[in-house]
Amino acid sequence: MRLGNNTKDTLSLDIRMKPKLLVQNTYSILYRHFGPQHWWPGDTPFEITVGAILTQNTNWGNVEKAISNLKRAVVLRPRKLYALPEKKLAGLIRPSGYFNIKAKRLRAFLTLLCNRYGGSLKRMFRLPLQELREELLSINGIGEETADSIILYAADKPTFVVDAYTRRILSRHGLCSPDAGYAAVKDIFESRLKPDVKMFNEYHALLVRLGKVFCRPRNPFCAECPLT
DNA sequence: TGCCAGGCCGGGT
DNA sequence: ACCCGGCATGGC
Repeated sequence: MRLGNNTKDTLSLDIRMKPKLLVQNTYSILYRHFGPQHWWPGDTPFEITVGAILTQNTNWGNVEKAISNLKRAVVLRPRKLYALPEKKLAGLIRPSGYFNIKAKRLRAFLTLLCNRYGGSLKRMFRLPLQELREELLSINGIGEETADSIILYAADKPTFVVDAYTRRILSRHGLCSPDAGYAAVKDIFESRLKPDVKMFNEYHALLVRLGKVFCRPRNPFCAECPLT
């Protein structure tokens, strides 16, 4: 399959290729090309969860600075973080951008975690996948991608994470319509792959890696892309 | 220099 | 049910 040399996201899907094979081939192509990505960058489930909220529409490098601040202040634990006044918290996570709204979002999450699960992620993650997802989505500031990131990378449960890169890559390669919603794109993967935490982990990380190198918004066509 | 980064929410049509 | 503005820092 080739990516056309145009600036639109309107490419014809080769109907001779079965979608199941496309999704699975894409994974092996990316894995062969880039190798394992070792995601999520973060030492503990709690650090991963905090990172998932802080990285919303934000460069990961900035998130690292914010997390580094939290570590230096020795507050990267549920009760300690919850004990921080919102203004203090906002100051520490300043480098991650949107620090005021993210401080609120972190506190919204911590409020639920501490009040309903005694500040124990382990307890919260005992919920079955779908219930955990609903629980996370009920928190103001946690949307579908953040919820799925927490479920996959912190709770180690098999949900597929869809992000801007995933959409852009699939759309440009004619695997989904440009205006496909989150659930539709998620389903493209989940309906064709056996649920597997390790593989879902690697697949999403590989799509992000591919996106950073070959699928920027302003560079719609790149002959070096391993998928073309 | 401007553009972009691993979104999400709330208010207005 | 969509559409859009707001939120903000730091790196290239």
